[in-house]
Amino acid sequence: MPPVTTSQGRAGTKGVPRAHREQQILAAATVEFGRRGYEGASMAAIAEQVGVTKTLLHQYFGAKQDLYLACLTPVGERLVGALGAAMAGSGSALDAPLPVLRAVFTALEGGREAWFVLYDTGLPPESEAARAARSYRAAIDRLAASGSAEVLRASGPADPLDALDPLDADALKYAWRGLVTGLVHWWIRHPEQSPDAMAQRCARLFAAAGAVFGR
Amino acid sequence: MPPVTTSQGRAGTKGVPRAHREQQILAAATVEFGRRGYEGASMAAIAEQVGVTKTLLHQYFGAKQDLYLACLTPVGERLVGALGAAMAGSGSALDAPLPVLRAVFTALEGGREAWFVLYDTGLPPESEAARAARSYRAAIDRLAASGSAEVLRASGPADPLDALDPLDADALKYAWRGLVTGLVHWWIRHPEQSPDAMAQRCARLFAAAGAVFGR
DNA sequence: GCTGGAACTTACCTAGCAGTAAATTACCTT
DNA sequence: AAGGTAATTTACTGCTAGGTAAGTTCCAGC
Repeated sequence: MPPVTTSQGRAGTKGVPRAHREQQILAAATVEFGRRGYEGASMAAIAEQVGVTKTLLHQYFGAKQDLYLACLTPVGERLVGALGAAMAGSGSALDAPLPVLRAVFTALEGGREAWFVLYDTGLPPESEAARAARSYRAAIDRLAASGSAEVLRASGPADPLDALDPLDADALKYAWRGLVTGLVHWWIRHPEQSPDAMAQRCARLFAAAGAVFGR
Repeated sequence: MPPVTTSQGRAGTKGVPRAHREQQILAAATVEFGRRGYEGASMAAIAEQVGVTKTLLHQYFGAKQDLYLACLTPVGERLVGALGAAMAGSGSALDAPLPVLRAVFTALEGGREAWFVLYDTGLPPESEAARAARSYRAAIDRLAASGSAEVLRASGPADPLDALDPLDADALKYAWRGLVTGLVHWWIRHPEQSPDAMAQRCARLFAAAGAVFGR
């Protein structure tokens, strides 16, 4: 009987069908890219994680940039879809923050590091991967921008003589994105936390923040 | 009269004293390391920015890690000092957030990318630079942890039957750090904004956040 | 039992980058 | 003028990591 685990160094097939192998590679690559960034990640390290040679990655996905793009696309699609739905489902932007966070956590479950794949800045700016990442980020940013603007308008100056600084909404967008990034960071270091537990935790934190800032 | 700007390719001195050149190099390196991360930054690129050869960087600072450490140290010292003072100057942690942000902005003015030098994760973990970065981050984390805990305790559950989740404070720490990082990101893209303007902007944003979450 | 294709590796090439030794230029001092 | 020293480059080495060509093993179907 041939061993299920084929001997290591040998050249032939290991009986893993291509589609399955590709999924393994994508999972490992997403983790590695998310942790070390595009430049810091190495093809050989990803391959070793899967138990395979880097040549196979190239044969299945092409160049490093192409592999990155293959990691990026599913997260981008999932996140854009989930965030759009979360925003649409919230009547006012004032109620959006928590549903948005819940959407992020559920979309990211099963590949949390993917968040950093989407927001990595280390790619060659002219690559297809960089263009795709920019595109996804832009889509998310449009949602965040409208939400930020609405929040500032609604909770804006009691005295209408104080005009809104138009840059405030943009800055709020960045602050919010940073906040989410920080929470995802924490979440990665606590793998046992479910998306739901995270959402509840965020609700508690926001309540505390409201008590502090709303005085 | 010898030309002030010495011809490019020539080998001899250009009349720039070492101390001054070192400052130029540190400034350029901080920007490059902050933008591209440790792995993404290249000695040659930094040198070119200064108008000098990479050999000179090695002669003045040693290896790449040493140059990184030389960039890291001043920011680390400044930030730890400024944040400690800001926390000590605030009576309660509930009043600390804005003074802390102001301290960050003023400490970072003149080298905003340095924030990302401190929080870059791409260094070889056993290097002296990584150890120093961890140490500075730990010092800042201790301040942030005590502040986070105090905030949650003060604004905590009205019903004392609901015990505080001890992980909440840790998560809040990460969220706060991410928020600051996001604001620094925005600040870098708006170089004309003074630290003071940033602090005022943050005050407005926090007020809006309080109005949203404090309902 | 042979053949074809799918899965996988070995061996190699190449570019870019960290790092170094030695030479070169300019200035200052005596 | 001569010599020393500070500032700087040229030219090199070695390694690592992306990428490729060609080969090897295994299985399925005739």
